[in-house]
Amino acid sequence: MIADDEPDILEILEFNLKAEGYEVATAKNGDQALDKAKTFQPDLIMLDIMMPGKNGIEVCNLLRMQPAFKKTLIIFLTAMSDESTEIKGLESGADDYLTKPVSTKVLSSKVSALFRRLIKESTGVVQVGDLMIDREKYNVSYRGEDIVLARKEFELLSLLASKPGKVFLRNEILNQIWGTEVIVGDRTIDVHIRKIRQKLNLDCITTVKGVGYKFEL
Amino acid sequence: MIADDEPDILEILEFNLKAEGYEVATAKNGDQALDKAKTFQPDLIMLDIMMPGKNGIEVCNLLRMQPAFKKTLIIFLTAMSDESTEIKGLESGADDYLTKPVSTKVLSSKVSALFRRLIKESTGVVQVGDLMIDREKYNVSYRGEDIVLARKEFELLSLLASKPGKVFLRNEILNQIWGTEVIVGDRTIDVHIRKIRQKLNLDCITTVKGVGYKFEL
DNA sequence: ATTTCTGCTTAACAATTTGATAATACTATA
DNA sequence: TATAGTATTATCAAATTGTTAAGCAGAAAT
Repeated sequence: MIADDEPDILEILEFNLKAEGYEVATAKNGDQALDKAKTFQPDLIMLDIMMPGKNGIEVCNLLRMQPAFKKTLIIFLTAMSDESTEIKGLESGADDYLTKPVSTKVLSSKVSALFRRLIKESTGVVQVGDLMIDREKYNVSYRGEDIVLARKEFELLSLLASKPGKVFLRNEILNQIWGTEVIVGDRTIDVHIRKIRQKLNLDCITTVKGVGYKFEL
Repeated sequence: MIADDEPDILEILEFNLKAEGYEVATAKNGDQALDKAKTFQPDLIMLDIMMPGKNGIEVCNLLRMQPAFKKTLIIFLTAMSDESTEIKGLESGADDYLTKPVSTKVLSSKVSALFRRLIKESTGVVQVGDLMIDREKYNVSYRGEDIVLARKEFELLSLLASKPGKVFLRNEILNQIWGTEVIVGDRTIDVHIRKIRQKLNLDCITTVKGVGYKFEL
């Protein structure tokens, strides 16, 4: 979710993030941001610091008070000039900050880095039904039986299973697993998905045509 | 011991760790950290990477040069954003890293995990199934029969066996056994692994391609 | 001092696994 | 039925690891 009072910036950021495969909500000011955050439940919130009404820092503080947003990633958008507010921002519980004007590259690299981190940190062991994914042991087992996956396959499954039910766009998958620099063809994902399906021999990865893939038992 | 230039963070970490029953010392910057480490002789040191004066990585390197701190646990504290320093941190001989803001849960789980490891390593005997590894006597036996391993082989096996099932990355192995200063070729680990496999004549070390090795009986 | 032995590292090559792609077949939907 | 999007398969290059033998340095023995 992006909150900024300048429509232009809102639009640019939204456009770029959507192009990368993220689902984006926007807010025009602090109060709207607080509202929308509750219904939209974003994974990451970008807050402009200078906004009419509640400013970004205030919004951040209010969000962090609520348990639901304790772990939500928060990035501040600051005007180039003042470093002091930037520091205040970080102290008030933000995870990072971006200075405007934001370059497309910086934007996507920061965002994807944050998401990668989020996923990496999320519990070493993921369990969905009878399926266990252990990041530390680097193995997958179904009903106690081990399934050997190659690295990319493991990472892909592990990504999808990290949020069961969520549809991961192809772009999102590319960013998370291949990073923003490596470029691979369109069919590569399909092939890996296929191998996972084959090895798991379970109907747990659903294709959402024109959108992406989701994991569900 | 915690070293961070931001008083708030220092306070939060100190509070939480004390609440868990740890004895805590603090330092405001790199130099103070070096000083206090000598007198306080901490079991674990948490170093902020971004500090005025000597940064965390420098402090870590200086500490690791001294024999007294070869085995001290070191954790880096990094700002969420930059992944590159995190990697540098792990390569420069840290045992783990934490990203700020640090959640209480993550903090205590990481710290206790590291201490567990420390304890395991200090208590001489590791036993996995019929395999016994005695660090003090420096010998390995399988079903009562002694197996003679060279020092590096022993250290390697003993590292892998310290966490059965966990995959140790090649870098992790290099850091733990060779340290950060020595640089050895790529095949060195393989050769030692091979010798261990040969001598043990047991199928207990699994290769996880592109990742590392793990020990499992 | 010289030789012998041992352990560690490396180089060179073999073997294996992996990931990416192209080509082709399939399938849902307008 | 076109068409866009996805599945499948085979294939190849690249990455990664396994294996062997040889060199070297230091310790131990002569």
